[in-house]
Amino acid sequence: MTTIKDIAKVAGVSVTTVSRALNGYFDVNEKTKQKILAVAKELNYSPNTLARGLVMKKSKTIGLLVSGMSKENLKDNFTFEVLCGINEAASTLGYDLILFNTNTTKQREKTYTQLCRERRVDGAIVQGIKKDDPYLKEILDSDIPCVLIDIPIQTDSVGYVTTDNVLGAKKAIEHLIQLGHKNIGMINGHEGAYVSEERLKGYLEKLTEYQLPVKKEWIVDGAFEEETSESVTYKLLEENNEIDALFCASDVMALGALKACNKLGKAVPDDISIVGYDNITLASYCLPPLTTIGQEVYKIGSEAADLLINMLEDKPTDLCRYVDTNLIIRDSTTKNY
Amino acid sequence: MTTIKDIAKVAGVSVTTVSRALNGYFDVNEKTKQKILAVAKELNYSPNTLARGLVMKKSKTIGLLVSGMSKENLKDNFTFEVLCGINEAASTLGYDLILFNTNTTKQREKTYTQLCRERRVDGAIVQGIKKDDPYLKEILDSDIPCVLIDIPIQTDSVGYVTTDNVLGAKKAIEHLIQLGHKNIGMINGHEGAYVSEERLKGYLEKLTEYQLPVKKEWIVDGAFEEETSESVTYKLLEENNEIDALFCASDVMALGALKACNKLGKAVPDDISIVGYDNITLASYCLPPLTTIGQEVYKIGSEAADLLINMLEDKPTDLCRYVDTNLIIRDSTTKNY
DNA sequence: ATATATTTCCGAAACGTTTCGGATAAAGGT
DNA sequence: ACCTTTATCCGAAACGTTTCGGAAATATAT
Repeated sequence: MTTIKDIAKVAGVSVTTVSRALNGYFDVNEKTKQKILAVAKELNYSPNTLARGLVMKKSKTIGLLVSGMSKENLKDNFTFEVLCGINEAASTLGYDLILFNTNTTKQREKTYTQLCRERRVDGAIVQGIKKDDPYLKEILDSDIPCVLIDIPIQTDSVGYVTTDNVLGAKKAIEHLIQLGHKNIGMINGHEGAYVSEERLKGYLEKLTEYQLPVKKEWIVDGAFEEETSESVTYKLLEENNEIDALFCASDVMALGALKACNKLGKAVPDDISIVGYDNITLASYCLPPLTTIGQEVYKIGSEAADLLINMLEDKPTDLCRYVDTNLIIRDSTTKNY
Repeated sequence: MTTIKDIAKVAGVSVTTVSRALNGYFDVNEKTKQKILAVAKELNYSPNTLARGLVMKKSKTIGLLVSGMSKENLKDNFTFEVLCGINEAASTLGYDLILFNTNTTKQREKTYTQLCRERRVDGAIVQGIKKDDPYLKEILDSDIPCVLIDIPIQTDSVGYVTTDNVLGAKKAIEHLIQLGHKNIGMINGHEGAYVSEERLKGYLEKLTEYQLPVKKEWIVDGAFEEETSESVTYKLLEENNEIDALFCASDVMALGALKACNKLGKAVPDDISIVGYDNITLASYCLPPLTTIGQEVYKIGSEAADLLINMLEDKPTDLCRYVDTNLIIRDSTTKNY
């Protein structure tokens, strides 16, 4: 493995000069610079980022803390799509990604700060953790630059990127109301998720705006899981036959709701309209195709990386960013007279 | 940031002793060891892996070269599932993952060896590259330990994990033949993929075994894309009306084939049976649900990580591993009399 | 000619570890 | 009493960079 010293020896200069030449400083003569570059190429030199990181105290590396990488989360590719977005932005900006795992017990032995400091990452992007995750407190307490995904909390060193979930939910409900629905139930995720909190808020505000009935028993949690959603929906509709539309906080749960409707002999959308959230791939393939709120998930990822890197490089930037949502109308909703 | 020196000072010993205590050597007295551990904890010490990597010439890091992380590949979660498997195995074995990107032009400026050497990764796992990718040659030429996914090539320093694609294809064709199909066409992927080569081989061998017609014009490439598959299938079936079953080298392409059949007014499975490959999530949701060949994708990933780490730690292991496939019968295939 | 500025280079320290080779002291053997 | 082993510790070098402060050589101004 050739080093900067080898180059210095061959080129007949000092390591200082080699370093400065390679890094484009201007206090090295053009001719010697060319010579050094040539030698470096000839010796097939690659810089050692470990050594560099050691002295510069920067690693040009971003730590990724993702909790949705277990077998269970494979159905929706939200996690993956965010990852792709991060990856794309980070790599264009010259940063590498290092993947921390948060679900195996093995890794949980280490604290967030340990994870980051051991690898000397410059900053971190955190996705998929719940409100009560101990990591979250640590993130907010530490001064490691960090971007949260879908958790709208901000400190001096942590920002976030998310969508306007209140607005997204409102779009869904507005759509249902325009179709003439009046008795709208909601299948929410779980208490640990900020997005659940906000989508519920949008749901409530929009109903109130139109002075439609708001009933506590029409709102149930489906844990963001298809099976759970199916069973709670079954119970919900059995006990509240007057419900004519359902707003689900995720498409995966909407799929469960769909199954429940089938079992109950309720036709979607003729007997009951359903709108989901996320616009997962499945949404356009299931039967009927789901009306849903789409998010630019890839962009969430790339914005997160961009935001973090701006923070790292002290470029002025707002510490929070929002990406758009849009209503996608398919066949699971229809007019109700 | 507290270092080993700080600990040494506070504990009143040398850095050598601290290092050896922290790493569990036996030439340090139990009492001083406890003391050092206590001080380390109190000072909230985290080891600097950069420094360690520099002197040990090992980073406990695995490089990940993945090509399926662009916007286009989101439909099938094969890539992601492999990633999850790798992540799980690697993290239990104490390795971190660093993500290299191979599709942005930015990263393509660097060669495979540069990528690996700069970050001083101990080894690499490579996924989704084509037979003619220049990286592949480099991987085989270099002596960096590497595991290829779905590319059955082996050298002193590179192994692979894959499924028996010949066998998988045979299972599919056997199923169709047992159902009474005789005129079986194939929608393959593209020439750049080993899996295509092998699935074709399985298809041909099985047909030959039963002395069924093998026609070159019944075999077309769908580029592993839904749209391409739809158009080639359309053309194929229009020109060869006698075809009564289709073997698709991926579920995504099977979905395309499904659409083509719809447009042609051919009912699946009554007019024509279709079997896919991969068992993607969509396969069980589309209409009709797809009969397909399932792979334990998660396991492909975890085996890859396990294999690589065995190689890195000089544990004896076969350089190639196979994971199982199984036929999953759903509603896109039926008897043909 | 001298004084000053500019260009081009370099020595050495620093980053935080690990590890080789040996030192010291205590324990054991004869 | 002396020699040998064992347990415990440490100094210093090494890993491959970057960078501070300054030196030498050359150009420019007076």
